[in-house]
Amino acid sequence: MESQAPSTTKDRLLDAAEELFSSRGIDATSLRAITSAAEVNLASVNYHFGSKDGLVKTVFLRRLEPLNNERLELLDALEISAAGAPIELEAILDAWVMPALRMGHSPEGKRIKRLMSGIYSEPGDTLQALLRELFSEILRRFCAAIGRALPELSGEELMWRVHFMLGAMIHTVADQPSIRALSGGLCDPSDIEGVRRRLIGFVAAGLRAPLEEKNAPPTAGEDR
Amino acid sequence: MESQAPSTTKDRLLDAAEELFSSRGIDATSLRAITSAAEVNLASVNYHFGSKDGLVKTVFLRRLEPLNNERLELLDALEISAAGAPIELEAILDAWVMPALRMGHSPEGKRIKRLMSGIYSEPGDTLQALLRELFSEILRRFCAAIGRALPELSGEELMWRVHFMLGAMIHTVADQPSIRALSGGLCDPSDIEGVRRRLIGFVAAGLRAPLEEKNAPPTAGEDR
DNA sequence: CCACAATTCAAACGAACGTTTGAATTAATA
DNA sequence: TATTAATTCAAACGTTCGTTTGAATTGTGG
Repeated sequence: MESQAPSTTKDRLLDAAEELFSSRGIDATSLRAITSAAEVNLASVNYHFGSKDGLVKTVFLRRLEPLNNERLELLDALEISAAGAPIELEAILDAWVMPALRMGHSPEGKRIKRLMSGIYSEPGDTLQALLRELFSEILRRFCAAIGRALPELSGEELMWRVHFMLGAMIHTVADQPSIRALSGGLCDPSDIEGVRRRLIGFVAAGLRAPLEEKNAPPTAGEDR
Repeated sequence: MESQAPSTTKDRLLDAAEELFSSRGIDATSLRAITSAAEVNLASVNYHFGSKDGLVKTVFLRRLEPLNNERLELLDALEISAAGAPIELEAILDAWVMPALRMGHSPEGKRIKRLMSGIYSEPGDTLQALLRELFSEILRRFCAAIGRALPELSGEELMWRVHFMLGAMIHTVADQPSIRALSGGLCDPSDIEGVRRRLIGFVAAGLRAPLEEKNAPPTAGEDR
C-alpha cells in the first residue's frame, strides 16, 4: 500500500528523474544523481524499474498517456456533438493543444515541457519506438478529423501541413525559454490563453492557406 | 598545407563526427567511434581540437556559419533591391529556408539536418551558448524584415508568430524521416521545390493570419 | 644532411557510468 | 510470535569514457 501521497520510493524516483531529465537531458543524468535527489538507494532504480531504460520509459509514459487520453476524449466529444459533420478546425486544434498547455502550466508538470522537445532528437532506439507507438493512433485520429474539416486538401497536402503544424506546436509547448529570450521578455509564455489564441490562429491560417499553382513564378530575387 | 581535397586528419575527423553525431547523437558518440570511422589515432581529437567539446563546436560552426552567411547575403540583396520599401513576405521566408533546404539536399550535407534539430534539446551549456550567439544577429535581421512586411502586427504579436514559424521550419528541415513515416511514404521530403512551396505557403499564411479579438468566444465544446 | 618542429601513435590514466550482489532491514501473513 | 516475502542498503564489479603521456614518425627549412 502507498503510505500517503508522494512518498513511495517509485514516485520519488520518477519525480527526481523527470526533474533532472528535463533540465540536463537523459544521457547526461546519472542514476547516482537521480537517487541522490530522491534520497533513495542507488540500487532502487534497478529493483523497481529493471534498468535505466525502464525508468526513462516510465517517466514518459506517466505523463504522455494521460495527456493523449485527454486529447482523445476531447476529440471524441467533438465528433459526437458534430454527429458526422466536419468539426470546426479551431476546435480540433484546441483539443490537441490545450491538454499540453494546461499540463505544462501545472506546478508539477512544468518540467515536462523541455522533456517533450528532447523526445524528437534523443536517439535512444527503445524510447523512439515507444513514442512512435504512443503517437501513431492519436495522430491518425487527428489527421482524419482535420482532413474532414479541410476537404479541399489532397492527402499529401494534408500530411505536409499537419507536419508543419506539429513543428509549430511542439516548438511552442517545449521551448518556452526560447520565446522569452527571442522577444527580450516581451512575450509571456505563461499566459496560456494568449498562447492558445495565437498558436491556433497561426496554425489554422497555415492549414487553410490557399493551394498554390505548382509552377508559380519564383518569388523575387531568389533563384541564383 | 592541406594536401589535396578530403584527406587531412582534421577534415576526416569532422566528417566522421558529423556523420556519427547526426545518426546517434552527440553524447552517445564516443571519440573512439569517431577516430575509428575516420581511421585516425584516438589522440588526434585532443591534439587538433583540444577536447571533444572543441570538436563538437567546430562540427557545427563549419556548417552553420556558411549557412547563415548565405541567408544574410540573400536578405541583403532583397533589401538593396527593395530600396527601403518593405520586402514581399514570401521572399524573406525564401531567403531563410532555401539555404537550409539546399544544404540538406547536397550529398555531403544530408547528415547535418538531424543534427540541427538536436541543437535545441542538447543541453550542453557551451554549445547552447555558441548557438545563441550565432543566431541572435541573424534572427534580429529577419524579424525586422518580417516586421516591415507586416506593419499591422505589434512587436509582441510578431515575435510570437516568428516563434511559431521557426518551429515549423526547424521541424521540417530537421525531421524528414518523421514526415515520411507520418504520411506512409506519401510525402517526399527530397522534393525541395515542393517542400519550399508548401512550407512557405503555410508559414506565410500563418504570419498573415487576421488579428483576433482578445475576448473571442471560446471555440465549441472546449472549456471544461 | 641535419636539426627541429609538427604530427601520429600505442598505451595507460583516473573518473564515472549502469548494473549486480548478498546481507540487513522492514512489512505482511498466519 | 514465527515465517516468509518485499524492500533497502553498502559495496563492489566490469566497462567505457575523455584525456594525457612520451616515444616514434613524418615533414620542413637551413
